[in-house]
Amino acid sequence: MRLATWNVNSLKARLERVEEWLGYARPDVVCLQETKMADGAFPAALFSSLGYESVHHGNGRWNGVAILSRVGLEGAVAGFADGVEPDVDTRLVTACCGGMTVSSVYVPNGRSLDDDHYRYKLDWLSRLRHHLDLVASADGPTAVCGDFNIAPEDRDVWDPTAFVGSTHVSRPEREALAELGAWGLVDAFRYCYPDQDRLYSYWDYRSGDFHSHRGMRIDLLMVSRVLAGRVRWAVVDRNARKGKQPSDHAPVLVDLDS
DNA sequence: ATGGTAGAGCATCTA
Repeated sequence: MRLATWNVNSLKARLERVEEWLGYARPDVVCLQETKMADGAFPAALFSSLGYESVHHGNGRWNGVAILSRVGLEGAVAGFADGVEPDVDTRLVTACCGGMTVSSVYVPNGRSLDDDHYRYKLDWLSRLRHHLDLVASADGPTAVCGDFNIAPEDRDVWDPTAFVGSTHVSRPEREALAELGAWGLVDAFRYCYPDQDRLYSYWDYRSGDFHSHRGMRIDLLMVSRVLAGRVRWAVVDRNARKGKQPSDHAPVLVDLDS
């Protein structure tokens, strides 16, 4: 079972590359973020022709998440399952794929520590944990994959001193991520590479950050213990960050024993 | 001190 996550930064701009990538990476389940697309524009028929069932949750302007699966896809839930308010921000979609409960998440960026959006980020993460209580079991096969906009540790950013006082590394958001760990989720990529550093998934478009390897590891596959026990291999597909019109994020893939 | 780039869409907003 090959599970993947990729923030594509506009599915319309990236469609050819996504199609090419599906062809060589051959993932079974894919979580996409930042499709920046309305549901009506989502190319479900194209993905179907490539063998993937899909669900998309998007508002057309910003954000937008999707799940593709070639091992079945049912019981899709757009947004939070608590039903408190509609998820107009379209940052979360959940479905059952190949016996797993899979969520594609695009965690709010936070912008800066003194911005209202940062409080929103922390609240959103808290709400995500409640969502998991409603749709999934920590003891079952659960995967929450996406752009968390959090670097779990200092070694997950290219230069910790450059991030002092910034979002993505602050203690409260790392604690919110740790709460998901306490719920029962394991960072599958780090589980696979406990001792290797300089493994990033995102590089800013600006200032040649990719070529200087000034990156961050913020795209995570958080999996329940039963799935972590099946992790065989993981990789960041840096080739997908190269060449013509790349996303600013690379896909991250994890292989599970079936 | 601020910009650097990319994608939305047409003035900025978001990242």
